[in-house]
Formats: sequence, structure tokens, C-alpha cells
Amino acid sequence: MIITIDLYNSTPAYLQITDAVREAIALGSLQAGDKLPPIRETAVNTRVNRNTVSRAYLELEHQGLVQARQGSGFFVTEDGAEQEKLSRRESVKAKIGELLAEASLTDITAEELLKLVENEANDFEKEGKSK
Amino acid sequence: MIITIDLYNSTPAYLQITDAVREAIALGSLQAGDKLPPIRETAVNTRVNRNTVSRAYLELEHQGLVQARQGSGFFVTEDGAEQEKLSRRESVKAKIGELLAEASLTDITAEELLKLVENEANDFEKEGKSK
DNA sequence: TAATTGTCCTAGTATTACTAGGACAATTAG
DNA sequence: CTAATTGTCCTAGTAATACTAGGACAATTA
Repeated sequence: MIITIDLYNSTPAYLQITDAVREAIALGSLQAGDKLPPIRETAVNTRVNRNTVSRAYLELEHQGLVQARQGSGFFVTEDGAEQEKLSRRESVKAKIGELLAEASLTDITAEELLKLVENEANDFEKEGKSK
Repeated sequence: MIITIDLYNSTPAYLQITDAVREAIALGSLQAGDKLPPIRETAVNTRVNRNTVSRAYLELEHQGLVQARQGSGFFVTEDGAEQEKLSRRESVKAKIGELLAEASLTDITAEELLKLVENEANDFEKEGKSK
């Protein structure tokens, strides 16, 4: 696995790195016990400082997705995929909350909102996932 | 109308101010032609510098919600409420996009997502809107 | 004319997200 | 055992953002 980031994206580098790893775990390309690319290697590939990568990995460790082993590397934990799903489910719920808060200040009705979600979901099936 | 902000909220002061005004316009407590509280007054109430308020108001002007009149004040534009709804509809769509992107990386199915939205919407009717 | 209000400008501060790199410690490969 | 790999800790500096602070001025209103 090679982690890359978009230097022209305003999202902080360390978040792009955590997102890339989280996605890889979610999609199964990184599985329990798998080793992440070493900090220094990712630093070279992403062209950021090794401390930035270090902080990204540390973040993932705090979230329970990976675990550091001195002198050996970072490894996906046994329940890493599960943890990832759980925390992503949480953020889905949070996003629904935000969405409803935003929608409540418009004249969009509950039914209309569901239709909008359905429509966008269809578009997403066609375009988004095929990429 | 008195604009207040939460100093312990990490959201930038200028955004809290624009949000407060946008919400007031959305809810109808500020209507077309109504005058916003003067920059200096809002600065005192929110305990931020007048330049910060100035930038918040300028932001709202760029969005077409309000208009400045030298020596007189900021006034809600004729189509301010409409503009507000339009831009909020846009951000609802954007949030739906984010939501689907997040959901696509979980094992949540389209049907399940709709149910989640429905459930949260019900909770929202009971708690959220009554506040 | 005086007060109110928006506008413009310069200078300084705190926080965040880094860059940069030395020094060291644990582990692994040869 | 040694050397290479890899994570850890630390200090110092930088760029951007979101401010604080306040003087000076211009347009409008009472």
C-alpha cells in the first residue's frame, strides 16, 4: 500500500493521511495484522515531514485502528476494521444530524428531504462508486 | 435583534455572527428592509472587535443577503430571504453528498440510510425544533 | 453641526498545522 | 553481534488564519 495526498487540497496533510488509511481499512485493502508503510517512507511519498506522518499515525492509534510496535512499524489492530466501521457509523449519524439541522431552516419538508437523499443516492451509485 | 455568540465555541466568531443573521433571516425575525444591529453595537454585545463584525457583515453582503448603506447601516435585501433559502438548499445538497460519501464506506445500505434519516428526523421533530 | 455608522488602513497576537532535523531506543535481518 | 530499520522525543522555526486594537475618514441622519 502506498499512501499519497493531494498537495493542492486544503485539507491538512495529516487528515488526508488518516483518511487514506481509514479508507483502506474500510475497503479491506488493509486488514487486521497488516503493516502500514513506515513513517519515513510515507513521508517521502507524500512529500511531508516525517513528524506530520507520525502525528497522523498517532491519531489512528488513539482511535484504536492501528498499533505501534517500536522498531517494527504500525500494524492494523485485530478489531481495527470493526472500530473503523463503528466510528464511521457514528460520523454518519452526526452528519445526518447536521443535515437535519440545516434542512430545518429551509422550507424543505421531511418527505422532500428523503426524496433528495434518494435522488443523490442514485446519482452516487452511477458516478461516485464507479470511480 | 441582538446578536450574541458563544465565546467557548471553537467556531470562529465571524462565522457565529453570519450564522446568527442567516438564521434570523431564515426564521423571519429579520425581514427584507430590516436593519441589522450596527457594527459597533454588535461588537460590544459579542465582545469581539468591530473589524471582526465588519468582516462577518461583509461576508453576508457578498452572499447577497444584506446590503451596506454608508452612514446608515446594513439592511436585509429585498430577496435576502430567498437568497438565504437558495444557498441553504445548496448546502443541504452538499451535506447529502458528504453523507453519502461517508455512508458508502460503511456497510450501511441505501435503505438503511433512509431509515436512519427518518428516525433521526423523528427525534428532531420532538426535541430539536421545540428548543 | 454633531452623532451615528460604515470604510480603510496599519500593526500586532494566538493558534494551528505544519517544516526541519538531531538524538535516541527498540526491533529485526544478516 | 552488528547494522539497518523503524518508532519516539525534543527543540526551533514558518506560513496561514482569525483574529485584536485602534486611528482616520466618509456618508448619512437627527
